[in-house]
Amino acid sequence: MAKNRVRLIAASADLFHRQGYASTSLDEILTNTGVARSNFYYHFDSKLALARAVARYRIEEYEITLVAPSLGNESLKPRERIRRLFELAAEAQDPESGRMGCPLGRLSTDLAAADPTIRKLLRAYFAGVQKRLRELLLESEPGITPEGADARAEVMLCVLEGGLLLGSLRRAPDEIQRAGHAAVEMVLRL
Amino acid sequence: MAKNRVRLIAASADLFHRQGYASTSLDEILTNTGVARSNFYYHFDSKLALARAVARYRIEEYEITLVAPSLGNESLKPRERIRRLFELAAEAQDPESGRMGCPLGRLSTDLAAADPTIRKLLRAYFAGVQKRLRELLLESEPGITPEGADARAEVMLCVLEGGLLLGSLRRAPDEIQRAGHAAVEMVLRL
DNA sequence: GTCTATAGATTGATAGAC
DNA sequence: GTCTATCAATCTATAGAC
Repeated sequence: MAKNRVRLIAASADLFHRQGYASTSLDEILTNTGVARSNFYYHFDSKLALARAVARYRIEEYEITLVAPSLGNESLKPRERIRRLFELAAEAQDPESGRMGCPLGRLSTDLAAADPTIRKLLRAYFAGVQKRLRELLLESEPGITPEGADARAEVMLCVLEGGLLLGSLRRAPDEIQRAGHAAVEMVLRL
Repeated sequence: MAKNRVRLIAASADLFHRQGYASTSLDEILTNTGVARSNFYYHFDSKLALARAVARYRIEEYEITLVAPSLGNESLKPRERIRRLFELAAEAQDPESGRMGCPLGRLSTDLAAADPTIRKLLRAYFAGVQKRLRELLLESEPGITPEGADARAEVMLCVLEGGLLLGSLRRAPDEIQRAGHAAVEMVLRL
């Protein structure tokens, strides 16, 4: 059954988000999924190989649940799409369950230095989001230069990731949403 | 000798920055400092107690080496001080040695959820930097409202932290510096 | 593809002498 | 304040049967 493989990835993605890669043991993953130790090693060469699969899974998931419904939402105007991205990201914050900050941001700090594969995967993903932001800006702001749009897209991405990082220090979701809202409006005015 | 205590903190601060808290073992810290195992436990109750000391140490260090020479530099004009903060932060990035991203940002993702003391320490520090940024904005931009200055200061901090996080995915320091420079100019224009 | 059992190393922390 | 010696638990990974 390759269903175990999917279960392992999904459970690990959540545990890595809440506790980090290094402080999540194989034991914990195994108990959470009900998968036997040796079956894990049938599906993955190592814990690091699992992390690579988790990174790919998260990127795909984020594409579907976050980027597509916001930046890719053709029923919204360009600026509204960007606003929606920040809203969705802020709404996902949940101090109660420990799911704070950006899962991909956490994977970055946890594993980018240790594994080149993961680093490139994440770098490419963020570059992709930046590109989509740039295109929306080119579309919505008449007279903007491609360089200007790219620089603004980069700043937007930094505000998003930095906001989620600093937001995880506060345990108030509504405050994070309010701050996120203020931040987009500010950056949209750039 | 309380000199061992300082050595332990300094070495751990560096190791935590490069590898993270969880993947740095006591053994590694002990070997790096030449301090005996039991002497460590004379100075600190636990590994987590060491981390709290590291957080305080980093905050103090950042105040002296980063914030004071930039935001606190009275020989510079307000806007120049803010530029200097971003410059200093970007210059400190060093992929060669593995010292990438913001050490305090890393402590946040590593330990904010696990330890309330550290979370409050870091939250207060970032709030302090935001306050200094706000005051500089109030000083340099005539007619700005206190609320507007605060919101802009918050965005600046997000750009700084987010930029360092995303910058650690690229292994090119000069590219990070260039991006940092572009980002401040952009945010100063807000 | 899945299981039980276990190896072999490493972990954070303690005991007790000096 | 500092040392050596060591504990008990936990870690990742493997062996070998089904």
